[in-house]
Amino acid sequence: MPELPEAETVARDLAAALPGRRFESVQVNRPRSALSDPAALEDALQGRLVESVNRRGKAVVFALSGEGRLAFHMKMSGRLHLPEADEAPIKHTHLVFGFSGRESGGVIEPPRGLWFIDPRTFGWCFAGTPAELDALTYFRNLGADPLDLSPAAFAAQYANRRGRIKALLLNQSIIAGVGNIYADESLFRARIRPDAQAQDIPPAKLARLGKAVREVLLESIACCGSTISDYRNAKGDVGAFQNRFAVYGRAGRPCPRCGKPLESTRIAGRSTVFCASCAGQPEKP
DNA sequence: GTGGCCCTGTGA
DNA sequence: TCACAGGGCCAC
Repeated sequence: MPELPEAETVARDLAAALPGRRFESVQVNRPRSALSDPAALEDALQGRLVESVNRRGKAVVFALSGEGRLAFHMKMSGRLHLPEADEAPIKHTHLVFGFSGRESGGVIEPPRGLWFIDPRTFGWCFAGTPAELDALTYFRNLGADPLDLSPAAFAAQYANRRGRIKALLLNQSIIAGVGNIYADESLFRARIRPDAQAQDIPPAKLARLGKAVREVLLESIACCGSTISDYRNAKGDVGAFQNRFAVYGRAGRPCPRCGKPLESTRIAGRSTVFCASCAGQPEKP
């Protein structure tokens, strides 16, 4: 489900609700949703204070007192949900965390829970030290954050690389956070065919792509992400950026720029929608 | 680099 | 019944 904007939205929700609270309990309904076994998970969390919650790539990472880390990857259908006190159970809730109350602005807030919900079960949770976290395959291979890169620095990451530009955008070891939706939307804005070979794209055009990626991600964050079906923020609300899609999920419908029908193809195993007319032909046929 | 594969749910 | 879905890993 989430790409960078959705993970960022959830991390911000959690960062408003959880710092200053202590872990009190962990209930593991589906052991395979955690990379560590239940006892180790509880050991790594018990009594620790939540210091901050941030995003790394598409993952949500908690910093805990005593140099602890807790990380989640939602993959296709995962959710992190802050339930109301009397909220009815939600199907596919694999992990249930309990946090202490906290004092905030002179007010005592009651304890809160956090649910990890994941119908397709591809997502994961991990607790451990910073070094153990960085050693995970996902974090070990994580590239730069696109929001931190200037268009020129972005272009430098892709210049002279072999392969189709969309497949490279999806490669998290180059730039971390762009997925199938935002790859297509960014390429459309930059007027680049998703099947163009990266090495054939002039630096100025790659820089335009860097600018487009940044704009699309920031606009989506401002909309609290995109909801196709599963995605919700931590409070359970849908995002709004799906209403602004120019190409994703719109194959065969008119291009919002030129009116010609949008085409679809498959790249890196993912459905890909683009406007052949606006993007022009590949730099080299 | 590309293609299965890990799963459940949904819609054609 | 089948194809497909915001991802990423590992074997060809």
